[in-house]
Parts: sequence; structure tokens; C-alpha cells
Amino acid sequence: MPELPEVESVRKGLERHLRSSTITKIRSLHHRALSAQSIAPLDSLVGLTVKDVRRRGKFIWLEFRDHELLLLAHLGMSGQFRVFRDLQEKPHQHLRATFSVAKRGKAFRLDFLDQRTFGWLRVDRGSDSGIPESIGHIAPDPFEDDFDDAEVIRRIQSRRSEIKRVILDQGILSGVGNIYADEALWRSRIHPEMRADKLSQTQLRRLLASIRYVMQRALESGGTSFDQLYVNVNGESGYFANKLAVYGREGESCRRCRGVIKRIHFTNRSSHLCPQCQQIRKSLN
DNA sequence: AATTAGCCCTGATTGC
DNA sequence: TGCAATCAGGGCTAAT
Repeated sequence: MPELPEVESVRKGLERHLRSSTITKIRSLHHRALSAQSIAPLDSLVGLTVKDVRRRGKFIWLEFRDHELLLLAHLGMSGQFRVFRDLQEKPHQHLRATFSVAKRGKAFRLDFLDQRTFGWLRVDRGSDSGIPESIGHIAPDPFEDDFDDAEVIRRIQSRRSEIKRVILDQGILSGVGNIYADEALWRSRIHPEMRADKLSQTQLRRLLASIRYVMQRALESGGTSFDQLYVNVNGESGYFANKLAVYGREGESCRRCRGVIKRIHFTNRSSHLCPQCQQIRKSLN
């Protein structure tokens, strides 16, 4: 499941392969591949040369030389970008769009695959803030220079809902999904159902540090792959899954104490935690 | 303005 | 064995 570390791994791969390359042809093969909010058809990008590949949270985009248009993408749950040097390589079953690309006289193919079709591509334009116009409401992620810890802590404390919901809100901070939310909460010993406004400065500082730590470590491992739904642009899996402390470890023992990892229901999905390390104090909640 | 339920989707797995 | 229910979950929208 692509969260910030997985999306960053993909971004790096795209940067390496696509920077200074020119798009020569684009085909869309699924009606949901192109976002309804796209300001122009994919064809508008034919002939443009990639200047940069950028990211905020889980959003990724290509910037082009001498052009205000850009290509924004979100991988959803199962979206993938795959680079194929061999143009004869058979198209994947879940192929949603395919880009023909040329770089220094060599032609290659960039495929956008997506089994569950929650991912999308969108032609958009830049804005004064330096990010695509349509994602102006997405907050900086914890690895950006202008991420302001004190300000984010203040915003978290202004919410009365459960802390896990708040750190998953991409308008407060971006890039955190279900896996790293559970991992960071475990690391900072905070119960996911604690009310955000009841947490102390110290706890929230520790939580932000844990989010950075966990996602940095995951990035160094190339991300978390449980199955073939997340792979990098070369089709390779990440190997952070075996370093996870709580996610997917229901019934196994806590790496910090003798507790048994529990899985609890959380808005139609799951939270994983150690009930020993992450206690919810009724009096404080 | 903050909060929350519901929706979009496919394929693997579980239950009867 | 076969079919149906369940689960995985990010972000947007609508309703409260």
C-alpha cells in the first residue's frame, strides 16, 4: 500500500528514468485512469520534456520544460508506474495508461498499472505555492523544509477526535497512511483512540519524531510490500514489512514488552497496537 | 468549521 | 465444490 516511503521510492525511480526525457505518445486504456478534474486530455503532454519529478505526501507529479502544464498522479491503493526498456514486453493485465518516452535516442515505455483503480492521473498546472493547483489543500509532509512542527502540533491539538484520525488527515500533515500511523503511534506509546486535544506537547513532539523515524527507515528499505500490489518502477518489492512492529502482527508479541498485539476496528479498517505499551487513560480521555 | 459515514474498486480469502 | 460475504484502504463528497 503506497504511503509516503513507497511513493518516494517510485518518485526516485521516475526521476532517474524520466528526467530530460520526452513524451512521444500516450494512450489511456481505462475510463478511470484520467481524473475527472483533469484540466486537459493526456494528449496535451505529447512532445513535452520532463524537467523534474516532485512529490508532496502521497501525490507525485512531473514538471515539464517551458510549460505550465504538469502531470499529477495518485497511486491510490494499488497504482504502479513501471518502466520497460523492452518495448516488446507484454502489457500487464491491469494496464491503465501507457507512455512512450524517448531519452538520448533510446525509446522506452512507462506503464501505469492499477488493479483496484483507486489511483489516477491528472493534467494540472502549477501554482505560486509551487505545488499543483488541485492539491492546494494538501498539507506539507514531514520531510518538507517548510513543515512547521510547532504549527502542526497546534493544529493537532485543536481537534477533538481520535489522534489516529487526525494524523491520517492529509490537510493536517500529509503522507501518513494506515501502516505508518499504527507504527508511529506504537513507537511513541500513544493509543490510537486517545483524543488529540488531550495529548501533551511532549507526546505530540514524540509522535512527529516517530512518524519521521518510521517513514525514514521504511524509505531506506524501499518501502513496505505485503504482496505484488506495491513494487517500484523496476518491479522490485520493498523489504520493510519484516521490520513492522504492530501492523499485520495481530496475536504476535510486542517487541518492547510482553504484550500481545491487538487489532481493533477503526472506521471500516483496522488499527494495530500493543495494549500494554499504548494505554488509554480514561481519566485523560 | 469540524466531524463522520459512505462511496469508488478488484481480487484474495473466509464462511456456509 | 460453489457461491456469497468480507476485507484491504486513500481521498473526496455529502450530511450533520
